[in-house]
Amino acid sequence: MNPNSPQTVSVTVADVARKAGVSKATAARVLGGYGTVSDRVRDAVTAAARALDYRPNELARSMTTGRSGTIGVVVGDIENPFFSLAMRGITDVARQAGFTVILINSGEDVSAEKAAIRTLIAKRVDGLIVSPAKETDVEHLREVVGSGRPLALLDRGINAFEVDTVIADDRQAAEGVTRQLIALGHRHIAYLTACDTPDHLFRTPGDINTGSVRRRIEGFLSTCREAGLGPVERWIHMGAVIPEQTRQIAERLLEGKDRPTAIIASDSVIGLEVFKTSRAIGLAIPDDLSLISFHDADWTAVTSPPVTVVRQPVYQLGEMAARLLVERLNGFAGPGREVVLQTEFVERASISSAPTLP
Amino acid sequence: MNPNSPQTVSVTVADVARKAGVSKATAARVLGGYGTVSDRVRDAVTAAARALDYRPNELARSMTTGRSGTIGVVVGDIENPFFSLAMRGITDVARQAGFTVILINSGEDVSAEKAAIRTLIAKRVDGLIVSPAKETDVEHLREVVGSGRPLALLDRGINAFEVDTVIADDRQAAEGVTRQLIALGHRHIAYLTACDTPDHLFRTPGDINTGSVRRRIEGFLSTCREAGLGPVERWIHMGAVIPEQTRQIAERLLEGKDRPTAIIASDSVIGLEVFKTSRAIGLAIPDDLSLISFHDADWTAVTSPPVTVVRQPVYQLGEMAARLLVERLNGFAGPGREVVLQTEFVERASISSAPTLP
DNA sequence: AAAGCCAATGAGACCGGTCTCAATCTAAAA
DNA sequence: TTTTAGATTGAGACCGGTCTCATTGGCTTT
Repeated sequence: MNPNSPQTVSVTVADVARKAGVSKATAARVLGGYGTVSDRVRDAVTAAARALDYRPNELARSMTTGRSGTIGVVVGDIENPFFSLAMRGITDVARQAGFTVILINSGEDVSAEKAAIRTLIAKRVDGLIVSPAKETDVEHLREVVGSGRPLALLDRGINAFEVDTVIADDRQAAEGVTRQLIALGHRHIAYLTACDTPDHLFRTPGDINTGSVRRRIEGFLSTCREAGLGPVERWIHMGAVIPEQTRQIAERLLEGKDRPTAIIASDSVIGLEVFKTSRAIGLAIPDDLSLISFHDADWTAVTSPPVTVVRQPVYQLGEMAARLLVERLNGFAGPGREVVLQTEFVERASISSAPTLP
Repeated sequence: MNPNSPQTVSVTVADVARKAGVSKATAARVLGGYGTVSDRVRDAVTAAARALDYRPNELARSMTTGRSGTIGVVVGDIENPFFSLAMRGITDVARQAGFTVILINSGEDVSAEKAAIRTLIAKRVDGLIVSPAKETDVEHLREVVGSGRPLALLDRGINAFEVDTVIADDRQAAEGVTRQLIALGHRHIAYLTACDTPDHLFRTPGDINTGSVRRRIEGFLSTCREAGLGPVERWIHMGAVIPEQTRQIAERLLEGKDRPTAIIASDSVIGLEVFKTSRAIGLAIPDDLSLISFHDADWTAVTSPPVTVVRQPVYQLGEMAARLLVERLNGFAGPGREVVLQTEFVERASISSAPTLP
């Protein structure tokens, strides 16, 4: 169409073969790096390819080999530092293993996740890494496995069927921080999460569809109960999806009559907003309020006071998920594996013994 | 091979056609949504497809149509909040326009960038968004354009040839903050950047290969010179690629004899490290040292004092780059466009009038 | 020198879609 | 009722690679 757009039609093996004076099959052998060819012919074909500026068409190659050299990744939100760091781990491993990565955000929405997976399968990715929005709604994931493609789950497990999974020891971590707070005399601890139920009320951990969060809440609940603490279900606050919602929840919580003396934030985005809100309200951390956040985000180290956090091996989470997937892609066919990476309690200065409330 | 792995071979249009009792061409028409078919046949084919759980092969489709429905994105480092946020902008627009995104990190290394682009072209992406590591070494980018594929540049422009570019008004922003500092009485201002030269010494803006940074430095230099300020070339410090290097540079700078009274950090990762270092050394911000950082990262608002920053419209940068690209993909064929988005000076509390040094 | 073996090469099918073109069928127009 | 335009369908080429299989030729073996 456009005469001044150069090389609109791409040069193919057939073109190279013609120029080199060999058959298409032979040229393909040289260009594709398979089979056996004589040095003389190899040189001729290579020269012809260079002269014509031949670029292989990976699509056509995938067509016959059945491998696309691509893995699909579905995460909640690449903007979230948790996922962007995990993504870095994934891409590093993938690149080294010779795979490229297609990224799709699900926005933690199951129907978007389904669409994403459908798209990725249509593009014939060789395998998938997914951070499922809900662990109860996983038929589409089962289909992935059913289609013969390996799947690895990132940060969130499911029980419905066996699949490679990489998670952190969330339950244990939550137990640890809760125990710590209780030891400091806290008797009312709030837990804030982005997860939600239709009526925004927490009843049982079964309501929580995000595996990692559910495990944390289980740890939190059991430790509180062990210590004989209050109406612990009501201390769990859901729906902190965006900062604005978090702020509202935190305000309601901290300005209310029976305010908690400690808050556990389920991720760093929530933790940041709680920090801002408590400062805006005029509550001093840690004197008036103790704060612990999951995820050692960069900001947690530079606030005054710096924030005590549960450091998750986020990069390694992504790295390991990719590693497990690549192993499958290379033929490993054993049963589903679950890798649990250790978290680290990073003690800084945002928690102290509970204040005696009026 | 594995008898209990279901549906190892995928069902094709031919299979569906056979089951529906029509020709392959007709089934393809229904499944592909083109041409005309009778309602009766459409229903039959649709039913057959459902019964067989037909999944289209996007690869095969791309083969003939020549469009892969994919755009390639090459950024320095997805872990960097700047890029992850821009990436979010890109993916949002891409998804809405019906494209998926392949992501490759260049690590700001030109040879990695070249390999990335080669890979993406081999995968027959429909277009590319690149944040070039060096604006002087761009032959591979010219080839992209030469291959007939649209290209959009993110945050960094090049002069070598015309291409759609989205940048922020870095030069103007740098002039503004520099002027601000000078007005406050600062007579020695340091500028820290990750960009580097072989001998780590700055001579002229021409040494800086990263467009956005070069423009900032140009603004910084010209404003300083206008005010008749000192050996301004020596105030530019390069090679702050990783936090450790930044720390060393900052230490050397702040512990030296003739230390600057103000620092401009070229990105938030550098700004964070300068903040940490000055605190470690015992310099009070802003009394002993004024600090301004580019990029309104989340941590800048919660430190004590909060950090004055140049807010870049990062999400919009990505959004716009994707938008320009999609326009080309939809047939727009005008000359290369350069979009300059406005930055915003966010005044917080990390700058004050220059201290009188001993 | 005849037989045997392996490296090197070519011909052509194939992957799973799209698309052109011709054939057939239907219903409106003359 | 015959003509004709338009809708519907099928046959088969094609996209750009890979891969199987058969053929050729050179070299070793006896």
